[in-house]
Amino acid sequence: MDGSGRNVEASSTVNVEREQRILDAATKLIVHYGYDKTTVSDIAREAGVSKGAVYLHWPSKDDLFTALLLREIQLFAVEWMEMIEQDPDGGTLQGMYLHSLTVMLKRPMLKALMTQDRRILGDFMRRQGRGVLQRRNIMSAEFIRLMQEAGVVRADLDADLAAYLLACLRLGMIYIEEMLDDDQIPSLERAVPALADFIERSLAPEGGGNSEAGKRIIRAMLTALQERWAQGQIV
Amino acid sequence: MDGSGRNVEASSTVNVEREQRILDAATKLIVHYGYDKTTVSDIAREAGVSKGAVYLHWPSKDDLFTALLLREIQLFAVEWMEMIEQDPDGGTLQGMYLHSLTVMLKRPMLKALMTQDRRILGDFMRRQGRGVLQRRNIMSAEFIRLMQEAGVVRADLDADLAAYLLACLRLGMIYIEEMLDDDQIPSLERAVPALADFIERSLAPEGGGNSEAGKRIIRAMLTALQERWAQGQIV
DNA sequence: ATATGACCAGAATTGCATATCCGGTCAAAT
DNA sequence: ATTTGACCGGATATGCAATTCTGGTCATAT
Repeated sequence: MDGSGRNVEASSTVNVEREQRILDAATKLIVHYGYDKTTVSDIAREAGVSKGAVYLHWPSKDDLFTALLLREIQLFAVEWMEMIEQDPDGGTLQGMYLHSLTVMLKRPMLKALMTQDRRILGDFMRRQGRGVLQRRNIMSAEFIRLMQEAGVVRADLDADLAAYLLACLRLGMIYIEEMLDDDQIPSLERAVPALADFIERSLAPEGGGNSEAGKRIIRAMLTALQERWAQGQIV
Repeated sequence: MDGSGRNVEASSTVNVEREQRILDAATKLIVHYGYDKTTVSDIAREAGVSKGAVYLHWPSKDDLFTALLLREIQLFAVEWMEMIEQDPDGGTLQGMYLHSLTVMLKRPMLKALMTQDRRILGDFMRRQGRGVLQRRNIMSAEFIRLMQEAGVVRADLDADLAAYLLACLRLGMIYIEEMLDDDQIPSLERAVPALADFIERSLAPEGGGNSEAGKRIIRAMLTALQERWAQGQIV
């Protein structure tokens, strides 16, 4: 539970590989059965290692899960950035928002994190209420204000309300998945262009928003985040 | 369970009044404790009548609850219509949408119905899955198409996607209430004008949409609905 | 003609003893 | 130097009888 990694032999390649394999196994099982009902033995078996081996990497099940969530967030950041960089309009508000949705909706654990899904997060949520699980809103009001200064979002908007709107929309898109049958929900491929149009019309400045400026801010933001992560900071 | 009201003496004023009092009591208790944990005796006591009296109005607890939900929906329709009529822009898409949200967000039972809240709907949901609880989306794709023909919604939009967007936003606004602390959520008074602007810019035609035409459609729709209700049809 | 609440039977809950499970450890095996 | 899995104790699940609760009824009171 003390932030410092206590894994003595994490240097060799085989161990890094094994660590990832264990996290993969844990993610798969926890998404399916939930944290409480997934046992450390289950995870070890799924990863093809012994239970003891798991405890060579993390001092407790909770620490394993924390690491798993952190990795999930880091992977999100990487994939998000990649999509943004590859898309000329990736730095516009509609671009960055929809790319983040695309990445998130494909990752069940991120969805669970976003909705604070008790089925999946289980008792971990009650215990670690503050910590990894604290409200994470990548597109906060603060973020919107930065984007306004950079000419990515209309300057006359109330940043709090724009952030609120985007947060509601994102949350609704997750919840509607489990409320309606699949055939009643438009595919992401179909929905994304329409949503982009909606967001652009309502939140972007005349002319569509400065994509390059947007990319620059996100690059800086993620670099700073990765810095913090490299220093072992979990926040 | 057969749609016909079996309440033999529902004609006299005192009984109509008592019926409403019982429904009020039931709504209050069920919103607070959930359907399963609210007993018929509780409801009777809260309404100041005997248990037997409750069964003079409805043949079973489930029927009482069905009546309660139907009344909730009818009240929604009335209040929604009133707000629309009083607002010159009430017939625009942003007007009708936000008025519906305003009415809904103030009524806990409607929110529960909208989110299929198991805490409140309890076992009734599993038993009556089809029935009153079937997906009700007042602003369906069908509805949006009508509004397009009437010049309330931009004609070049994909109606399915516009309806999807509005449904997600509405759902997100309900869920975000229980996810964030109250002080992090903008008040409706503050949010409504901004949301109206968002919706107008993205979904309304140039010039803001034909409010009168919109009102006419909703009037017709609700009149037809009330007709059906008067005939005892629950759908 | 209405309204009541004691009453009924089945369902749900409680209490509790027993059995199982699971996070975490560490002596032994590799 | 690594890795394993048998083992430990507290937590959780299970089985089951006794008890309480609750939806629904109806003889009686008003």
